[in-house]
Parts: sequence; C-alpha cells; structure tokens
Amino acid sequence: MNAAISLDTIDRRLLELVQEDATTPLAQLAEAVGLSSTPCWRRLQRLKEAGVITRQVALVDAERVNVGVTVIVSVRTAVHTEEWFERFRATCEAIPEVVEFYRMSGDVDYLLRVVVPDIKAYDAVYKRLIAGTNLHDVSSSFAMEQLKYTTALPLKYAL
Amino acid sequence: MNAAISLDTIDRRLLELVQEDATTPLAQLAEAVGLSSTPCWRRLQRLKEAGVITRQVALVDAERVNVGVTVIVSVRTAVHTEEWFERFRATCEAIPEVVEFYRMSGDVDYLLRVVVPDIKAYDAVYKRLIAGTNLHDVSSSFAMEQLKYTTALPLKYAL
DNA sequence: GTTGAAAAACGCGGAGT
DNA sequence: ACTCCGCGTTTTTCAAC
Repeated sequence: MNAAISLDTIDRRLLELVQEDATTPLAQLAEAVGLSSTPCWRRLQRLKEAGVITRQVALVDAERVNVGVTVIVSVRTAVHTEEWFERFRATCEAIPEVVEFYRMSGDVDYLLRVVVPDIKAYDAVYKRLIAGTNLHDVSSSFAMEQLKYTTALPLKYAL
Repeated sequence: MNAAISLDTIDRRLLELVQEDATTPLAQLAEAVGLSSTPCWRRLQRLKEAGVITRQVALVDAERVNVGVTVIVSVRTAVHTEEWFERFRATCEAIPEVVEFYRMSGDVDYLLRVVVPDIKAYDAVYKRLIAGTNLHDVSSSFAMEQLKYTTALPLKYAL
C-alpha cells in the first residue's frame, strides 16, 4: 500500500510538471513529454490510482491570509505512554495552525510547525497545545523569514 | 504586493475547499457556498489575481517516490555577512532535497527540512550543504514519523 | 448578486495501427 | 503502447435581469 513504485523517465517528467503546476492542459503536458494526450492521460490516471499523486490542491499565500509568522516548536515529553501520544496527536490534528508535525529521533521528541499572525496568536495555540497534555519541555523558535518552501519532492530517487 | 487582503465568509469557504481539493467542479463549489457558478468563478478569479491563491499543484506521496525520510537540519553560522548568506541561500535553493528553509531567531540561525531516501543519501546532501559555505555548527535530527502535513493554511485570521 | 445559454477548451474513451 | 478523432463535460464568457 505504501511502497515505492516503478516510474520511468516520462512518469518522472510528468510528475515534475504537475508538481509545479497542476493546471497545465493535458495536451501541453503530452507535448512536453513527447506523447499524445491519451497515453499521457492514462499515465496520470495510473499515477493517481497507484497513490503516487495523492491530491491536487490550491496553494494560498500565507501573508495574504494573515498567517505570515511561522513558529517551530520542539517538544519533549515526560510521559511516554501510548495513551498520552494518542492524546497529543489528536490535539495537534485538531489545531489548524499546526501544519506539520513530526516524531523525532534524538533529544527532541516531537517537532511542530505552526503558522499564526503574530506572537499573541501563537500564545493561544501554545496554551491549547499544553492544555490536557502533560508536556515536559516546550521550546518555540520564531522564523524570521521563509527562504524556501516547496511541495515539489525530488524525483531522482524514484525507483 | 504582499499585504493581507479583505476576504468575506464566502471567499474563506471557497479557499477552504480548494485548499483541500482543487479539482472540485465549479458547479459543486458554487453549490457548497450557496452561489451560482458565475459569481463563484469570478471570486476564484479575483483570489488568483490578487495573489491569494498562488498556484495549483499536484501533491506526491513521499514514500512512493522514495523520499520517505525527512531530516531537520539546524544551522549555526560563524560568518554573518550578506555575501555568505547569499551563497548559502543559493545553495539551498539549488538542492531539490531541501524543501523548506527558514531564517530563525534564537540560538539556531537557519532551519532546513530535507527529504531523502535514507541516511546515506542525506550524507550526500549534507556534504553539498557544507561545501563552499563555512558552517559553524550543523545539527541533523531525523524524523521517525510524519504525523501531520498539510498545505491548507488556517483562514480564521484572514482580514 | 441571478439565470440561462452559448462558445471554447478540455477531459475522456473508442477504434484502429 | 501509441495516434487519431469525436463525443460529452466543464469552463469561461456573454447576454439580460
């Protein structure tokens, strides 16, 4: 279900293109990869069915919707039970300001990326995070500038 | 150019929908927000022209293209010149495995998110990062699990 | 803002090489 | 597996309200 899949050169080029712009007309994609539209369409279909392409979304400018501040939150926990984890996971899942959430190796247990309009709003999210879940240590770092952000994954490693 | 913009309830609802699924037919979006398709189309057009919706992309499953490992890289620098920064920025920009890149406040100067197939591949990226740019301290943490990742920004703060 | 409708573009699939 | 071609749908634009 979630194994790597076999992709040839054309598949990769198609993925590169749609990762950058999913509105590109099929005919144009087809031309770019040197195919006619039908096989190109079938390939895209196959990539969707295989779960390589998961979905197609509109990206929104963070500044224009007033969430220009991103905060990186490092969390260390005292408790390490399954029950605590599930609770924390559910909390993060429910907070829309938490846009990324990783379980880490090393000294930090969890890492979050949170987007908010300002420090005051972050404080509200912070309170929501620690409410209910017993966090041992929470360290928040503010990003001054987003220098790069892309949803396009490198395809050179694809099998 | 990058100021927050005025969005009413319908605009927000539309953005919520297209942030989740940009393939939704216009007629269906229109119905969901209680509008007919013409004004709905005009609103989406306006949101694109205003730069609120920046683009429409296909999201790819990281596991299936063999970049299931994400590494968080904290960078401290010895040099703090404009020239050094530009060089480092260009390096990160050019490395497709670097999918996010922030300038931070606090003890860490820069934070990167890197996606790779395995530790060995990360080492290659690491070498590319430190080559040419004189990094004082680089600390890499591996994510064991991606518990949440969304491109959908919270819209409750939009003005 | 609405409806309706028409033009153009595009997705989708069949038939054939 | 691909090309060619056409049907059906959807987008996009245009009226008039």
